[in-house]
Amino acid sequence: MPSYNHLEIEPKWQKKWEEKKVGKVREETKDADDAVYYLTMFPYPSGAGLHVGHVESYTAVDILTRKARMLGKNVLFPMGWDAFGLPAENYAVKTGVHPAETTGKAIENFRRQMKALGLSFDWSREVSTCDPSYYKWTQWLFLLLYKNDLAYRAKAPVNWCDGCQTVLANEQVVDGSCERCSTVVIQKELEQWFFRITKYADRLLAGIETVDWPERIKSMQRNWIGRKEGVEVEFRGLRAEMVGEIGSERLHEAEFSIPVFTTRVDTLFGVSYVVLAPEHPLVDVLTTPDNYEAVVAYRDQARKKSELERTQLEKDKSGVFIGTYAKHPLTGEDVPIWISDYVLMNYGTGAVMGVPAHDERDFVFAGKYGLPVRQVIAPPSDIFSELVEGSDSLSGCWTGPGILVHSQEFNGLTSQEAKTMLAIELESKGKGKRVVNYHLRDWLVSRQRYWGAPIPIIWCENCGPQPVDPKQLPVELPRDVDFKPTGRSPLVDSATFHDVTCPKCDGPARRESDTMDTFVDSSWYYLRYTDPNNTEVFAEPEMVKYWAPVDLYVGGAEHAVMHLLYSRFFAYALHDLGYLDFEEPFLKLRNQGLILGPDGEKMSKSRGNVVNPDEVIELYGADSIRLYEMFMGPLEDAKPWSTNGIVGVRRFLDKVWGMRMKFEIRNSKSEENSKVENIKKIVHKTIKKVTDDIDAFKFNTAISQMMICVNAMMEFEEVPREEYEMLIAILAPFAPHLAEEIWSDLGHTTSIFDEAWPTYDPGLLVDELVPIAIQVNGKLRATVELSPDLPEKDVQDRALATENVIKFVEGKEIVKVIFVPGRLINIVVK
RNA sequence: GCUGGGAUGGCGGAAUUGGUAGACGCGCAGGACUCAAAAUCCUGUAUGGGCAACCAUGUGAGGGUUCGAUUCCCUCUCUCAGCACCA
Repeated sequence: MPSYNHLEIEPKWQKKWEEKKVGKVREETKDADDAVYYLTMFPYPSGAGLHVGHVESYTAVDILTRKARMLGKNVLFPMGWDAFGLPAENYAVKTGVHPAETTGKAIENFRRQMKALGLSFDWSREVSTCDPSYYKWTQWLFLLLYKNDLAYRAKAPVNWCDGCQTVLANEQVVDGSCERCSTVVIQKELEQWFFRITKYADRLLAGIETVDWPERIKSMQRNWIGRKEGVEVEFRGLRAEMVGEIGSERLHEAEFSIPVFTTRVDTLFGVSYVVLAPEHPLVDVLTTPDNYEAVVAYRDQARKKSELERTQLEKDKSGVFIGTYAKHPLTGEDVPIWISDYVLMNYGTGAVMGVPAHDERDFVFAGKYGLPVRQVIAPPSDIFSELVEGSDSLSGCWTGPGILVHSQEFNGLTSQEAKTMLAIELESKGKGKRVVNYHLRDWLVSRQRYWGAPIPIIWCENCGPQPVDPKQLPVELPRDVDFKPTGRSPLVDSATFHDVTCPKCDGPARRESDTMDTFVDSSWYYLRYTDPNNTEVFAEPEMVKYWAPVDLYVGGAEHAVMHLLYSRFFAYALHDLGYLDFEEPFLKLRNQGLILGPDGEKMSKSRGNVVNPDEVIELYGADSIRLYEMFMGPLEDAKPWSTNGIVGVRRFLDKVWGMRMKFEIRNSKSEENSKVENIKKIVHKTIKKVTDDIDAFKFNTAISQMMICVNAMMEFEEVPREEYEMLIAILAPFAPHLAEEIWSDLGHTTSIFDEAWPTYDPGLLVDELVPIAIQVNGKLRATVELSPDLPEKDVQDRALATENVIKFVEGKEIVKVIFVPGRLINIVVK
């Protein structure tokens, strides 16, 4: 079997495609129905080059794109670079090489690799987030949000990574550690820039139901937004306050109120204490002199603990009584106030009510400090009554719903009913209100780093923060900076950048030296692709309208709650501000699964199991790696790389190539020739299956069908040219180089991608004879070839005349016969 | 703990609305070609039994519904991913 020379033909066609600009869209199209926007997540151009995982998603979308083009669609399939980010900057700190240089080289390498894979991107629309012509609009968008009160500056407890020397968004903290460098994240109280994403929490939640996304991602977003309905209950009390001049102090009773958030207001009568987070501002006010020392000591100790330490000590609860009591809002009973680090300042109100009988943590806490355990919910079944018998028993707590007991007039209600009744009661007495809480926090976007888009704000000593005049954008990153690690951004030390005058009063001012989170850059890049070279607006509205929203978006699942949520927020905000006529930016989303190393483990340098696409292309060719990655299994599954596997698809490509040489291909004049008829049938079946499977993202079975088709064609000595060409056409999106080469070898002077996608003849899909399964009592006993529309009676007769069936039916009574036309007949006997 | 996925030969994986389990590829075994090897081609390949026709068993485990279950229902085990002292 002759083998084609991929080293020769692949670069040849890549060059021709580049000259012809095959990826370029037809701008002139007026009919928006023809416009399709397919997008893959743009990569961070790392020094390591393209990963085989990139190859998988890019190839999948390239196949869809090339097929859509053959169907006459005007497809936008762009590529660009998420080029700002920490690795390049860290490298600069280590070596002094400027991030722009490192990034530029990496981009060149990525582009080379993508071209070597035969990916048909529209290179005329390439964007790079670190390019001033791009980040000018990132800054413009920041100012737009700022003007509309969606970007704000605030002091808040934030996540700080000592390794990266910057704050991080909540979404970038993974298991208490930095997403990038795994340093344990600590909490700091800092003033930072935020985007008001929480304003959109409910709409972002509702919008999830309208998009065609994997359930996994949708549920991750729902969880991340974490909407919870509950009641904010007020625990009020009086505290002693010293007033008057020194020497003549007298006690004065001042009222205080502690709002606590609970989703279990039905357990309100079981409250035996209230706990504040150690950082809670009321702690200063409410701690009595006797307890002051213990409280301060506890607080200091809590502050030193990292988030990780606080969560690791899960079972061990600790706390300190602060000396003051609050009144229970309904019973008026005195409730002691404690502090404990199991209560988090940044969720809810930073205070909780302690109900030991019906909450695991409260139960442990109460057990440790001898606080009363009052049962107020009876489990719905008697089975559990033992568990909580005797409210002073420490044997366990019941956290499920049940019937209220020891709850005054609310006794006998179900938890569900009680939640409503108690909320109404509290609201009418002005001691509580129904509220909705979210896990989602506002998006912290400022970073104390160099290699990012500068935040376009100027700090004036007199006027405070002033937005940069949009006409002055972009605020360019200075290039002449020193990367020696000083613990602060090099931007602070760049006088030309840092020292400016106030746009309002012309007084001395300094430029904001923080840069934006790189997720801001990537939250709107899909819009820029629609009009990438515009210098007047981020994209011409007509262009956005023509292409956006994105019809299909493919990328890794690791962005589920970062990029994908931020982008949605941007789209909603831009929609409300009148810039977009849609809210959801990505109508259909698909994830590619991880490609694991040959050892079944995640690819990593340290493990030494990384597969380099360049080497595979060199050895087997771009068409082979494309086809292999599509053949490995379902796109969204994690699957291990197998070098043997790629040999198999290369053999298949060689067969296709060989068919063109080995067989004398002629026009099929002899229609009556049954061999030709057989080939036609298999080819038309293949066209149908490949067409359907591509649309369903089932690339693996599409390829399998083409293999079946080729294996069948190999049985014949002659292959009709027409069917062979059809096969090449449907193979073309998968193996574009080989398809072009064969196409041209067949004498065509045009590209195969100028051909229309083949259509199949439905008449050729039906066979005169199909195998019919004959079952006796549901067990397969024989298979016969019969016409698919043979009536039941004839099939039954034929079945009962079959030797192996007779054996099982003989001497028994036929109770029933089940007949599935064209498939099987099942004879039920007794 | 909560949420969402998975579990099929030696391996990656196929199987319309429940309808012939294991397509396709890899690997392996035997054969052809070759001085030989590689490449290529042919044959076989779920497990157990049988020379074979064929029989029995078989889709994580156990139940159920059905003429028939990888597919639907219940219980459970393991596993992957995300979230989590979230009140």
